[in-house]
Amino acid sequence: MASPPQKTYDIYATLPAQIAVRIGQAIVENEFKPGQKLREVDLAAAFGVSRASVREALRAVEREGLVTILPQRGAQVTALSVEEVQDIFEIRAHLMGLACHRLAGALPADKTAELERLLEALQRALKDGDAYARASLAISEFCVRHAGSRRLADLILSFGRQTARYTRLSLSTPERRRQSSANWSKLVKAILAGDASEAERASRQLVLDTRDTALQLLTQDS
Amino acid sequence: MASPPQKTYDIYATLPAQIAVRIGQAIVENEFKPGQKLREVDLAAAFGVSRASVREALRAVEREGLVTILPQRGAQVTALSVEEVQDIFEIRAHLMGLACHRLAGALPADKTAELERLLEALQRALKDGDAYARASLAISEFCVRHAGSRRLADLILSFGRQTARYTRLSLSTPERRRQSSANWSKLVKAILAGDASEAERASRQLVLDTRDTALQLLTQDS
DNA sequence: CTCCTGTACAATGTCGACATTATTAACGTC
DNA sequence: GACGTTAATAATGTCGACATTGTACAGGAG
Repeated sequence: MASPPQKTYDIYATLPAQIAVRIGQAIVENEFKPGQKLREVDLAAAFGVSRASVREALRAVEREGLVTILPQRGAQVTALSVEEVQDIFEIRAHLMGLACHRLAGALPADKTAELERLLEALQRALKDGDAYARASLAISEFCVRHAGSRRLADLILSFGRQTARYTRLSLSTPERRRQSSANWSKLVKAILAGDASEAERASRQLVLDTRDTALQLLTQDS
Repeated sequence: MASPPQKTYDIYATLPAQIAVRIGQAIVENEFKPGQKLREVDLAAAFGVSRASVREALRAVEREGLVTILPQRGAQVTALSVEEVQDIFEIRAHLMGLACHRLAGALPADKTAELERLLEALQRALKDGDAYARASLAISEFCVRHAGSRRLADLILSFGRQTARYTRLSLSTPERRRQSSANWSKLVKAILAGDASEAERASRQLVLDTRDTALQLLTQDS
């Protein structure tokens, strides 16, 4: 049989889920700016659905931390303080360490080629900031999704989306991309070698380096 | 002035938020059993509100991981597999480690007395399983809430609630309560001494010991 | 001119009803 | 008697309307 024995449930089946994805994308891609108010009536009109669907979608996006909903006051795109950005990066660094610790040595043999391919793609994208950010997200997602915990993966990726704009900022210079790429190289090497401790250390460093650069740029700009 | 300058937003202002708390309590206190279906109409009738409010409440409880909602199929109390229970404990152990690492030495001087008081209360509750579980939750919450990150605290407590029944199970024997109490004693000592590394290690061990016992009881029972 | 107050407006909160989909049970066939 | 099919039922999905609360502006007192 080609179809799996257990029925698959399409997460995107309901209308609010689809709306939530679109709202989330708009925020991550900086189309909706931090602090911007998101009125239910406007969104309902824009997407051609009722307010109830938009309402449920906004709650879903709130769960990802991308919007903040205040009672009687509506939703707005989450505006993080510098301290909160630092906090999120630090939590993500620890969770990423746990994920890569688990991943090291546990990666199925038929998946090692893909990991190496993703690393090569990353190194080929060194000269383009946007392309590098996408490649970095791709290899991150691969590692996290193969660490054996759906829960942990969702958590890490959610934190990643909340600080996506700052990660992009951090990867805007060639030097930083080279540093990031070198970190990834060390991490992949440790994973393939089955060195869990080194994988944990390297993955943490990877995220913390990104945090440091982003914070440096943030504090000197504004 | 007695009133604070900035307005406080009551999280429990809206109806769905109140309903969500009551549903969550019922699940954590094992009033609603794992796997049990939670029908919107039933809950709406039981709480005397409309289905829309119950719906939003269920989404909020889903965010805590206490219920699982499947499209077109409704909500049911989350039933965790043994692997998932292990997973959650392990993630919580790491996050708890991070929180206590931050807490060590950073605890305000006027809060040390309260921490010592909570530890003493824990030790006085050694002979009663339920009382010990409550005291354990109280000191956990204190530590986590003073670690400087609302986000991290919510995350840890959420995972704690998801596995509350297994923690209670693990603390059902006097020997285990003595072991737990000894772990807490070491942790508090490290926190007050400002030894961040030891606080991180001890807090992880605390959670992992609970996990090991719970898993042992789970696998031998069923 | 500034500040307070009250009113009009616009947003979210809550509800009941209809549409659509899953579930169950009855029925007929092999 | 067991299995597949179909119809009845009961659940969730979606919507529009009303109630309630926050917000902004105009007006007047100091």
